Amino acid sequence: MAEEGANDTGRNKERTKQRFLDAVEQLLIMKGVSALKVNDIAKMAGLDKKLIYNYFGGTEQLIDEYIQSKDFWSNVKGEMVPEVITDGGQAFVEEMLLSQFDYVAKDKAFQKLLLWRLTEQRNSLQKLTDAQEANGETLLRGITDPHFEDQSTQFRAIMAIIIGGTYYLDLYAAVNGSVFCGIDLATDSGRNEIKKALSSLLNSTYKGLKNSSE
Amino acid sequence: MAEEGANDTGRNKERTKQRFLDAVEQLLIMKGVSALKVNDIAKMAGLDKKLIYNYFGGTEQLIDEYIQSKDFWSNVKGEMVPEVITDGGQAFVEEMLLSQFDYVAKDKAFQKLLLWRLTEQRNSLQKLTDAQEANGETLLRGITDPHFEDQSTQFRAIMAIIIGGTYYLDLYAAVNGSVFCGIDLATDSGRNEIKKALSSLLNSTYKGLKNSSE
DNA sequence: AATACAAGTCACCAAAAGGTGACTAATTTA
DNA sequence: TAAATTAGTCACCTTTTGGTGACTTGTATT
Repeated sequence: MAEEGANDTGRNKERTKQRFLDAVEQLLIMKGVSALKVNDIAKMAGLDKKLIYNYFGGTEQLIDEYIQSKDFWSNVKGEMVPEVITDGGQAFVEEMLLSQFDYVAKDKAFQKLLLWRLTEQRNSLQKLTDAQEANGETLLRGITDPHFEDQSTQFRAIMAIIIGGTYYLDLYAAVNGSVFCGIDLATDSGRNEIKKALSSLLNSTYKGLKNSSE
Repeated sequence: MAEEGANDTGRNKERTKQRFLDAVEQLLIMKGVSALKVNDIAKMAGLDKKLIYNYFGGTEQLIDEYIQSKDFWSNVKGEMVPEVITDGGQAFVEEMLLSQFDYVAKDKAFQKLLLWRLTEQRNSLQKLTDAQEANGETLLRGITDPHFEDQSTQFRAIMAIIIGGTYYLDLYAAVNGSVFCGIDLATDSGRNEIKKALSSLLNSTYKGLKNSSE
């Protein structure tokens, strides 16, 4: 058996597989989904494409394995959900929205996956979606549903719009001139306006919905 | 010169060009951007691909011409802006948001263009974006900026989130299992929740922002 | 009807892309 | 260290895709 650890010379199946996965990510980030072809992936990895067939079965399976390797929502998974919540989760949700807005802006690979999900029906992507939905469901059911009671569905609808909005703006900013509704999403001041707006929307939602049910 | 009008037999350059443009739309709707290849377009149009080169110069130009042929925002262009506005445009903006939410859900080609814009840098798409932005700017400057005064930027940021949100949800609904934040975007009741949420967000924005500046 | 020209077809080429059999070379195991 | 195994290379084939020259057919003009 070969020595484990930080050997980066010689022959090594696992390291090679990882290089293909890395190459997929690089290509995805740099050129988008349409650039994920066997020849290009192999070239990017600096290896022979035959190995893609040997190790993964083909490009599709390699891509699926790449997608599955990205467990984006595990790090949010109620990791820092506070012990006691007295505000119906408002502070927590706000923190989540704001950090998500910044996170998506930075993670190019995540952006591409978000976009990919809107473009193509693919099992491994659907799994990501389902995991995200299940994760969100836990938070909603545990924290905000009890708070908003009979208005909980309305709160979810509002969250859907706001979360979708942050995704869209981050995706939009990554490609276009990045001015949307006159807000320049490439600048700090523009992004701060969006953050203020996120907080403001959330705040008035917590005020408004609660008022009408009390 | 050949007779003009509803002849759909015989040889006719303009009609043939139109058939290619229609074929592009069909393929775009049915299979997405990645399916727009010369051979496939020609097959879909039932014509020889040579004509694409003859009439348009190539696939890229044909695609550009298709994109330019879709003048999506001309129909919204303040066509039904009311004469007198006493509510800071709230009713008008609400109507716009709700009808846009439904419109995008129905127009598959529009969805693909929205998505395309997020995927690829392309001049003809950028033109669409610029036109949309210019159109929006007119409305914002003419109607809501005067109303919100020093809060007008904050209002724009909120609109960016809400509009982006409706786009995202419509795009999401078109592909995935269509449940987002527990809201099923494929059902009337789910979509109605979103609409209620849109109205509610807009309403509390008009209340909230105005209060803090008065 | 003869001519001229534009519309449309077809066969063909070249490059890119996917895919594999047969080899070589390193590494492990006996 | 010899045998067996596995990692990795290379040449080659097939299919798909983009692109065009040379042709035929229809249409309008005279």
